[in-house]
Amino acid sequence: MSSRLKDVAALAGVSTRTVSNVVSGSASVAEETRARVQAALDELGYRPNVAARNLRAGRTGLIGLAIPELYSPYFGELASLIVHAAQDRSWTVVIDQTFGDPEAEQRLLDGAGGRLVDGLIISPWALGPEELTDRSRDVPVVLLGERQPHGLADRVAVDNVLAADEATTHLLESGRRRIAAIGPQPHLRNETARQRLEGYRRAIERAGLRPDPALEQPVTTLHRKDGAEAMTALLDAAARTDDADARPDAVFAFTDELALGALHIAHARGLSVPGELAVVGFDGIEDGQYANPPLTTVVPDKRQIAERALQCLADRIYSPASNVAPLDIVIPHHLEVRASSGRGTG
Amino acid sequence: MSSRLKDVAALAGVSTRTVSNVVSGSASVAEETRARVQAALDELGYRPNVAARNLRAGRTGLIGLAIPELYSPYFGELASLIVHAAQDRSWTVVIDQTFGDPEAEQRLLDGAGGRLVDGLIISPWALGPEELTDRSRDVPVVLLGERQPHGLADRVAVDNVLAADEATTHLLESGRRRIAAIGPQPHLRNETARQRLEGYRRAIERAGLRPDPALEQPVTTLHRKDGAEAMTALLDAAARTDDADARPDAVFAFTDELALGALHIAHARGLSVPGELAVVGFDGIEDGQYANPPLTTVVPDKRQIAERALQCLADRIYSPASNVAPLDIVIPHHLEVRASSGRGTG
DNA sequence: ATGAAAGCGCTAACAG
DNA sequence: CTGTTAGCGCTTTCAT
Repeated sequence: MSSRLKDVAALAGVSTRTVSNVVSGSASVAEETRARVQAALDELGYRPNVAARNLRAGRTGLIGLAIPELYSPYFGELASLIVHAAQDRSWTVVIDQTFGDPEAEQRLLDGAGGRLVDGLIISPWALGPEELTDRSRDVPVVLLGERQPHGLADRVAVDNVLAADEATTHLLESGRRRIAAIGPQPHLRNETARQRLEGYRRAIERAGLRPDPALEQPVTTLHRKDGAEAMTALLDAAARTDDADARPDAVFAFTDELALGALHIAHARGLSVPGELAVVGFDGIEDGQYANPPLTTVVPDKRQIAERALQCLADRIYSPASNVAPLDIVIPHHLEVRASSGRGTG
Repeated sequence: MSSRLKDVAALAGVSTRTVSNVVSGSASVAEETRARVQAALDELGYRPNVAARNLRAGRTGLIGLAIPELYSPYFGELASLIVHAAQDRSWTVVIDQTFGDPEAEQRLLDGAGGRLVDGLIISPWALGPEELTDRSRDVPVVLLGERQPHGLADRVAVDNVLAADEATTHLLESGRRRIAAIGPQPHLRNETARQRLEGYRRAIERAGLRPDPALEQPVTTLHRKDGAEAMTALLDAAARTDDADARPDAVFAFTDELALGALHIAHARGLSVPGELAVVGFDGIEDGQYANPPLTTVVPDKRQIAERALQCLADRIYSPASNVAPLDIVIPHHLEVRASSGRGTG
């Protein structure tokens, strides 16, 4: 069946040491010997046993990626970039889906899978800064999006407050006055939604308006369905007030999926976009470009998120006792203006 | 730092054998001893070393999932389901993206990563049946979508010919006569596109019409962009003929992403959907539901694809020398009719 | 019920 | 330049 170093050595009439050298190419081997070993290698179709190597090396060459879900476009794109960037570094990625389960998130942080992985990139969802506790970990961790106040892990994220402010300001500048926010998640400790809400309010206030709680529509999860439900709730509530001006003239959704759900309802209700309702999302997923109308969105540089996160891991893994303070890396973003937020006619 | 079985044994004053028994819970241990060992375990925060276990067991508990790309909705959804179903079986999934590179696909099949994984699920893209050759593999492989004529791997797929026939027939029954097909990939050996084309032609012919090569629009990849380009090409070609009847009145796209790209162009050109153009896709991605108008699509039972693929692997992995002939598992599908293919008015 | 020890396959320190 | 061998941490057979 599968051949070991020993088998190859026997066939080539050398020691395992020599075969190992040929395989790894590290030490020098006499040309004639190398050829003989190589022939044996080929004949037996030798493949090194990864488990044995790992045991020996004390490393597995695996890194973990823990995200809430793989099927949503944002995380799919991000995971794709991380897997790709990891390949460049000869790492293999094992994926864990937490589905926003706080216990699953904590378990991963604590155990990190029993040293299955050399490092862990985790995008917390349910856990907030307070809960991201220590527990004796022995693999490096990079947090995506969430800050860890105890200073135990590097962090990579966009400036959510600023980005949300810019998105909202863009809507204000195009003449919108009743801008709804779809996406607050008061039931979670997660920082991200809170920061985007903060940026939204900041922009409103700077424009001399007063944030209207009735326009802040919470959601349970971040799928299209939640965006659709939130939009429905906003429109229904406005209709009940009997006040023609109660209806929002714009929506800032905290994710593109929410925005696409909202867009869907706007269509269903016969609201013209952007005429009667402008829509802005967040994430820059590919979907948005092909929506009708194409979706204005805040685009984080996802490639850089992947790259920087892996760089952090590499630094920690390869520089063992480095006492470098935890990094807080801010990733650039930009507002991609498309048709969904054109100047209103309503 | 990280403690070993030996450390725990020393602390508890027992042998490693006993600690191992406590950890695994396999053999029986005296209550008093167990408590003492457990205390030591907790105190040291012991985590078993996966590499050592793997080496011992001859298994890694990992399975590989090789797909063209993780960021497209279809593969994202599928990967999500597979990762989830694998967790139920205590397997961890490592993901490989082939990006449709034939060499990458072949390399994975050959080496299967040097026994990194206990099994491999691969969704070939560039390789066709002829190229899916043997090479001494020693891990079980499941092929998604593609048949392997040498009978060396199990296969899980929908009946593409039938499904495409149904989709096309649906369009014919709603009165469409010039039905374009977006998605043939003559440059690839891949079976899937070929089978869908076959089903499309079969339906056209059965309706007493003659397949029109001008309506079969090839694509290089399966992204929205390709769908948009293909739709543009079809409309432009029709416009050049100066024949009002040359324009397609329907499109069967071989994937939902292609369909969404086509939909986008229809909007941009001011074509009403489904009035002047009906659109049907394939894959049942979540996007389609929220498109405007919602997309009619062939929905494969992805959950079952994941489940059956893992079942195949489990059978092969746990029943070593089983000489069961390779399975060819056909997954059910259904046509989900939505607004994009309503009865035409044009 | 528990201890001692072999051995999974590999790498590298030591020896020649 | 190459052979011999210890040992990575774990499970499990053999012995008690």
